[in-house]
Amino acid sequence: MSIAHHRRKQPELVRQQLLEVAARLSLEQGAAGVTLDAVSQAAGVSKGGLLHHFPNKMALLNGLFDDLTGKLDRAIEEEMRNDPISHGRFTRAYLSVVFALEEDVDAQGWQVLTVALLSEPQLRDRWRLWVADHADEFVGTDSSAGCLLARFAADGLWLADILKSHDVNQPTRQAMRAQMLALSLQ
Amino acid sequence: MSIAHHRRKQPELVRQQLLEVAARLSLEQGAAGVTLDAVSQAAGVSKGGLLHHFPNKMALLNGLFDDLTGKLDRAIEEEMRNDPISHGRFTRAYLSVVFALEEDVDAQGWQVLTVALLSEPQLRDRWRLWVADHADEFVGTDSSAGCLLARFAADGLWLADILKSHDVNQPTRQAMRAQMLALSLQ
DNA sequence: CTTGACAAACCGTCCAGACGGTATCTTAAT
DNA sequence: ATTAAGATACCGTCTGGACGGTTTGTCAAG
Repeated sequence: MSIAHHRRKQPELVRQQLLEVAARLSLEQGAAGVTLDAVSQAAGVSKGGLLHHFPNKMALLNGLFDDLTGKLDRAIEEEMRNDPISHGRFTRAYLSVVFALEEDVDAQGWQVLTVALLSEPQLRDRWRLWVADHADEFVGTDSSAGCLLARFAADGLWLADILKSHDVNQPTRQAMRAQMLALSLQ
Repeated sequence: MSIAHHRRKQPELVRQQLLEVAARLSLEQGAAGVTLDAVSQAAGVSKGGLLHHFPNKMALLNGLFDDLTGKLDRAIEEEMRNDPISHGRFTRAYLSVVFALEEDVDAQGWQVLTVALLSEPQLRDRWRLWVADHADEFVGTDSSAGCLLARFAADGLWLADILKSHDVNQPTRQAMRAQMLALSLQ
């Protein structure tokens, strides 16, 4: 007899909501804040409802991972399509995506993923697989020291954004970006 | 009337032991493995004893954080003493320490622990403070885009080592290090 | 009327921390 | 040099709550 029982059923929307809330919670309260109770309640769903969509907690985290890497892949692919130079193409796309994350409000999910990656061993493995797959795919064009360095710098910047540890002003940020671009070409 | 009651008191040693054990546990079992029960038991101390030294769990984690940043500060200071060039001196010391971490097998636990700590929001704030303090201290010499970029790249490399996501061979690693050094000078 | 999409109550486990006690150490007056 | 009087350093037990997960029930759509 509850409200939820009477509202129109929209499982896909609820699923998305759950993922979104899980991401937000882990950002605000750390990985420990992602409990089944908290996520379900914040998403306006019962715990049983959550467990209907994700049979256990790991499935929820995996869902988050899939969601986010999917978006990442699509964004990178999109960027690569507009790059005429083959050497370092993947690296430049990676850079673009990372820099775009700063402005994107949706980027909070990404930050969360990273933190979750660091703490959850299973997701660490999945991330390793993701990196290995892409390294293999672009071994001919993006495995120079310069490309690697550029991507590492992007990761560092990303980390700094997550931790809000550095306060980089815009001109400096653009200067760094130019340098990273140059690195991707050598 | 237990044996432990009769053994010689050595508070400082017990404190160190607790920190050491907490670090080891987080390495072996992840952040979730650091429970008061586990730490106290592995350190041969009762839970009450642990809570005498650290009044709550956060205090224990803070103790770990202090321990680690203390070591980090000393290592950086040491490196800076041997660098005659003022511009980018802090950055180069930072690079040296990060690269040293990778080669030092003992320090591996250090990395995982750091990650565990960073997943805790409160400690994230403390880390931010640490970074801000050092940025302030070396604002004259280490705030160029090149220095920042070099440090970000070091962070990225460090992250990759933790996640074991990239498999970088030694020549490439050295090539990157040389580039990062050059960045610290511009 | 079957099945998918939830709700709600409940269970076993684990964990942080409180609590009351005991043994050792320190200090300072004798 | 003793020793009484705290202060400090622990010990061992208990509890309340949180958390992951299960089970059972309910509604609604096809």
